Amino acid sequence: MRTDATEVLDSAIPVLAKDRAASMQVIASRAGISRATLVRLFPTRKLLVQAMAEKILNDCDKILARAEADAAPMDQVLTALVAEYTPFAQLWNLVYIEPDVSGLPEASTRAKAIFLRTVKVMERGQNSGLLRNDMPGTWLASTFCGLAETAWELTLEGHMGARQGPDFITAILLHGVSA
Amino acid sequence: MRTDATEVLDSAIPVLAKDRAASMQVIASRAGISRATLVRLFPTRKLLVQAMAEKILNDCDKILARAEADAAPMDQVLTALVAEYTPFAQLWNLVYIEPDVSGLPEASTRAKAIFLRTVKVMERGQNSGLLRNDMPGTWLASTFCGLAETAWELTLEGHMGARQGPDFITAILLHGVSA
DNA sequence: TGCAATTGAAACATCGATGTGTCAATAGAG
DNA sequence: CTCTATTGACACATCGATGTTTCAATTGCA
Repeated sequence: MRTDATEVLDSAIPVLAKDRAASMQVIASRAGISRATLVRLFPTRKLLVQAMAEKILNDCDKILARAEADAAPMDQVLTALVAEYTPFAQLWNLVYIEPDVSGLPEASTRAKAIFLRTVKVMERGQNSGLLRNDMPGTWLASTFCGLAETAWELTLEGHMGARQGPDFITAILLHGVSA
Repeated sequence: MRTDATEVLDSAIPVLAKDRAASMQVIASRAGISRATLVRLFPTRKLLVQAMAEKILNDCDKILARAEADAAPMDQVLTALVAEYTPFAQLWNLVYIEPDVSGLPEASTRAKAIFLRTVKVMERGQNSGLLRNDMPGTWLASTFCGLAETAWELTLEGHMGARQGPDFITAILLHGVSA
């Protein structure tokens, strides 16, 4: 039963996102393996965290590239972006918090670039008349990322089904909580 | 120059909210005092964190009590609640993350109670017809708390003036990012 | 100025997490 | 079935953070 590094990584992401101080022991237990095996896969805690960051950054890159290339009307672009929001929620919960990541010039730079590209998408929405123009794109992008985090936490806590996340985000993002 | 514990607490909150693993050394430096002095004020790291939690919980208690007693129309109640959002943002950034807090039965219970009371306020808004009724109050309350966090982070990063936070939250909360 | 209180600096022991290594048990391919 | 590779359990040294103590320097009041 050879241990799959990718599976370990996937199970480690929510653990570390929730508690950045989680020990290798805890991470290993959640993954259902021993600390020794975990250390064999990722000899250093820093390597583990960096592998997580790289996976998440790659996911976000792909999703953003798709949104940027999408020539459809902005409301459809936004809906598609929201539908794959999960990596964004994990990105900011992990990359932004973890010194082993934000200390890495490469990861830090990529994270900033991803945020700036998200801002660009929002500004495209502003120019197309879909999104409000009375606040900077930065705020709108942060709102999107924040809502992604909120949906993710609601899902983790069991208040929300995994399938409901995207619709929740779209509804609140576009129309707020008003009746 | 006798050190003021309250000032130390105030400067420690953003530090610990951003990085729960921040050492006593770092916290002391940010407060402009030595580790020895910090330890004299808060003999244990746990005591420091608990003092922070208690301060924030007290702030939230007061604000919620005001909102609950307020007989004004719901839109005014909500605006008043949002105007004092900062403690809420700090609450979830700290209490939710920090084991020394969530491990404390008292703090954990109080945090849950505060969230439930926030849900109640949102449900009052739903019953009054101000807020949408197609999703549970839990989601609306989480949205509010999440937006508070977003505004707080935008402020910390310098993207938003401190005075703009409440208006931003109200605008997005009620109407979303649509034009 | 002189005294009491407070602070900062340093040394020290302790504790938990980490990284390294070893070895027996076991899964899986041949 | 046999052999090889992988895993889990354990022991060990190391490192950083913590909490404690001591002492000199500095502050602020009498």
